[in-house]
Amino acid sequence: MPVPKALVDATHKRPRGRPRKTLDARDDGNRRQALLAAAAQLFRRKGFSATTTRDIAAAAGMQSGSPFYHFKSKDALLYAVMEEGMHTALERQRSVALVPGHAGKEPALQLQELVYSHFEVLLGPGNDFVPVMLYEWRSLQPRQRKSMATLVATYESLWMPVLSALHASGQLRAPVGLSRLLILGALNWSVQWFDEKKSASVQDLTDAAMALFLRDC
Amino acid sequence: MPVPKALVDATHKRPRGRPRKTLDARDDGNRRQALLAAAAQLFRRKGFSATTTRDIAAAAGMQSGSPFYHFKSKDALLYAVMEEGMHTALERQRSVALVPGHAGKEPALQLQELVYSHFEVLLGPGNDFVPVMLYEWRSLQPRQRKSMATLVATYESLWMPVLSALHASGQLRAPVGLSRLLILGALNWSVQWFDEKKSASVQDLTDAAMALFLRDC
DNA sequence: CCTACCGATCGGTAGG
DNA sequence: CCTACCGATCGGTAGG
Repeated sequence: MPVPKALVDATHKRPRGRPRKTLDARDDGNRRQALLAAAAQLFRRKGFSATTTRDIAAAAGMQSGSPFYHFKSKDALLYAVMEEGMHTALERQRSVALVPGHAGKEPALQLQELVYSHFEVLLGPGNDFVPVMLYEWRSLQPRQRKSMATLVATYESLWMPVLSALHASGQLRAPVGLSRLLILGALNWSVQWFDEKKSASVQDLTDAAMALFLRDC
Repeated sequence: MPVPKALVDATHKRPRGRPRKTLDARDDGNRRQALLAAAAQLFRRKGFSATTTRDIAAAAGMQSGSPFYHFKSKDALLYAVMEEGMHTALERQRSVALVPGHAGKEPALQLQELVYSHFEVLLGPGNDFVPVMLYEWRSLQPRQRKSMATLVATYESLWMPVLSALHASGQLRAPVGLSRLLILGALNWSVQWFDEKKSASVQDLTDAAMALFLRDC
């Protein structure tokens, strides 16, 4: 698969100013973030293994060896992308699930908020980090995989009490554990087919999901 | 990621007999099928790009150049794996959906049969072909992708009349188009977490999915 | 289907 | 963060 030339801006010039003498560039985080964003986009489009560190460097306007100044290895870059994705997801989730009034709302409304923010994190513009996390597990080393699994378990744990309440009230008929797996699967798969240019919005998706999963809401 | 040594059976000896003089080995299809099975398993476990043609050759008991006697390229091997997966899926689907009495059954029962056979094709033992198809789209060339899309569209088209009937009867509340995408997503994601050694069976999954998606059945 | 091999590319590093 | 480079590996091929 050819690499789109547009990713490499040949006319780009790095800032000409000499680095401040007191500190080298390590502390500004600017270039590191550029590498992360480039890596997320490329890992998502081509997969981890098919993406070269040279692709990433070029997309961030660097030379081929420079990513290794910021990251110890290609693996470490992948892990950093996923970690950033999970931190975004956890923050967004907390912003809806841990606000004071939330636990008092109807369970169906709580689920709707979880579903909506999940779609947003998955499908929002520039959110390549979470899709990479979902679809590149294989490429992680065992230690990294365990570490990511912890973050994911934290994220998923907030769904359980909501689903249990819905099951108790009869609005959710399927077993709670399998429901969680099937529901999250339905949502996660949307990264394969969602097209922001087409008709359905994140709100449309949320409404459809709620109508599909719950008896009434 | 290290390649498990167990895949390469160092003590394996190819049959010593000289090839029949009238035809070379091209016609028996035996070695070709061994390559396909090995490729499916490795593509699934490590991904297309991280799998080398040498991995595949070794897993099939061949030397490194030999896969190219059977397949023009690594790409062609991937496509052949996916094609076999889709043919399996289409056959299985036809065996439940196109039998004489099927169209007369209740729509909920028709859906249940579709869901069950979908899970079977996805999760059955040795069925690495379909998961590779689902998760390696990126690695196909545009022409191959279009060709696969046709097969997938054929497969999915059988779901639409069933979902429409369920929508009309009120058993499925969400819009039919989005329902199809969300339902198939929920099923397809199961390849990420299903473990045949653990409790839930394909029948359990089918029951849970039906309870999750339909109002009553 | 094997042997022997090629050209290209890749992750990573030393030294500045 | 760049330059220059290395060792290893990879998809694929010629000739049998």
